[in-house]
Amino acid sequence: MLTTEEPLYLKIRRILEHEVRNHLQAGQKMDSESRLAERFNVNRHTLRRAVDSLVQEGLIERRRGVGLFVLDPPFDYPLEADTRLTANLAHMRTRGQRELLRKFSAPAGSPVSEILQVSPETQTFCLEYLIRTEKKTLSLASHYFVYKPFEKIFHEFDKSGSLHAFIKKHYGLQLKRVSSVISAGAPNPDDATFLRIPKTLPVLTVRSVNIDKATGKPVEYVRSRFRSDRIELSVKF
Amino acid sequence: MLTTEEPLYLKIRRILEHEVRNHLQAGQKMDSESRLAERFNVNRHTLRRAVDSLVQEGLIERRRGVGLFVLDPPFDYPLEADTRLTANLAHMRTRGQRELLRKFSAPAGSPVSEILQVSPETQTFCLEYLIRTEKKTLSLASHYFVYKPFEKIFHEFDKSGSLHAFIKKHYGLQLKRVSSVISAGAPNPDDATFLRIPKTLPVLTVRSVNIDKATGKPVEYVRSRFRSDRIELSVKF
DNA sequence: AAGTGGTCTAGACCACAGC
DNA sequence: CTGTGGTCTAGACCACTTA
Repeated sequence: MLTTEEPLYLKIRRILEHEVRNHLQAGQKMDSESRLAERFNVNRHTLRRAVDSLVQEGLIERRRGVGLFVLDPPFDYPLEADTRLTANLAHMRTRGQRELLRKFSAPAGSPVSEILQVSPETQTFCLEYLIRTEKKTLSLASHYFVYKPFEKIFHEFDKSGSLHAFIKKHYGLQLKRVSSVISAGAPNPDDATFLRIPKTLPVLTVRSVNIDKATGKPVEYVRSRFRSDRIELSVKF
Repeated sequence: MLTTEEPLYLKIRRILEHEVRNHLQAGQKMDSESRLAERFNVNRHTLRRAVDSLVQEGLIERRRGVGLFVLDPPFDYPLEADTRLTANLAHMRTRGQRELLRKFSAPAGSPVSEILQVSPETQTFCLEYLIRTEKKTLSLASHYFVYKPFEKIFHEFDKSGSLHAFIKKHYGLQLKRVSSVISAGAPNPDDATFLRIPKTLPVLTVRSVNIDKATGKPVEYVRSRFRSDRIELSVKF
C-alpha cells in the first residue's frame, strides 16, 4: 500500500491538524474515530494513530465514552514572556472576567482542615471560579470557607461584587493574606478540562491563606491554578 | 481477557522498565520485539505499545532493521509530592550546597541588556550554580553582572562565601531585590541535563533584579530554575 | 440501550540493516 | 538472504458516558 512515501497516518494527521487549527473552535466536538476512519477510508487503528499524535501534541483531547474535543491551540507558547500576562501576586489581581464554575459543600477533609484549623469533619464550602479575558482562559480559583458562620457567602454571594467586600459588609471581617506557596506541575484532569489545556502544559499553583486581621484566625483558603503559557506571577518587595 | 485491571501493555511496560533500569547496561541490545512478544505471550502490537512508552520516555531506542537498545541515562523519575522543600522567595534561601557549574563572559544580548540597562554590546558575565542537598539536585541559578566594574567578582569570587557580602566588601554596594517574576514551563535541554530531570518535568523559573540600594541602579540579574518536583516557593506578606 | 474511546488479537506486507 | 522494526487491515470485546 505504500511506496517509500509518507505513512498514511501522518498524512491524515496533517489534514486533521489543519482542520483543527483553522476550521474548528476550541472546545468543539469532533467526529468520532469510527466516522473519521470511514471518511479517510482507513482502519480505525490507523486513524487512531493519527489522533494519538494530535493528542500527544496537545491539540485535541479524548474523553472516554464521549468523543474527541478541540483544545485551545498552544499558539502563544512563546519562548519569551512578552505576550504573557502578569498577575500581581500580592493583590492577586488578574485582569479578567470571573465566572462561577461550581460551588459545593463538603466536610473539610485532609488538606483544608489543617489550613482552616478545624476538624476534618467540619462542614466547609467551596466557590470555584474560572478567570478569563475575552475568550482566553487564564486561571481557576477555588475559595474554601468553613460553612458554620459563613453560609451567607455560599447562598447569597453573587459574582458581581468583590468577595472580600461582601465579607467585610456582612461579617465585619477584614481579611489579610499572610503567605502564599507557589508550585508547578501537571494539571489534574478536571483543571486541564476547565482551563482547556493539554495535560502536558504545566500549571502554576498558588495556595494562600487569608486571616481575619483582628483575631488572626484563618478564614479563607484559596487555591489558584494558572495556565503557565499565559500567566506569570510577579512579586514586589 | 481483561478484568477491570491494569492494561496488559502497562504491566509489560513496568516489567521491561525495571529490567532496563536495573539489569541492563547502557548501549546493550535487547531482545527483539517478536521475542519479547513471545516471552510475554502477547501479540506483537501489545508488546509494541509497551515499548512505545519506554521509547517515549527516553529509556530505550529503536533502530530500524537492527533492534532495541538501552539508552544511557537512567534518570530517576521521582514523584516526590509531599517531600518537597520550600524555598523562601523573599530571601531566596535554598538550604543546600552551591556548586559552581560554569562561568563565562559575553555581550549582554537581548534579555539581559534591557534588564541591566546597558547596550546589547556591553560585556557582561555570568556565574552559574547548581544547588543541591546531598545527592539531590534542586535548582540552577544564573547570576548576570556587567563586566565593567565588577570583573573582580568574575575572577576572584569563590563559592565559599556570600556573593552579596563579597560585593559589599569590595564595592561598598548594598543590594536590594526589587521584584521577582515567577513562571513555569518545560526546561531547556541544558537545564534538564544539569537538573537531571526529564524534559517532561516542569521547572519553576524566578527572574529577579537586584539594585544598588543607594543609587537605585540595577546591578545583578538572577535567573533561577527549580525542579518542580522538589521545590515550592513561599512568599510572606 | 447506543455510541464512544481503550485494549487486544491475528495476520500481512513493507523498508531497512547486516551477513 | 534473514531478521529487524514500521505500517496497515480486520474484527472483537471492554469500560465508560449519556440519554
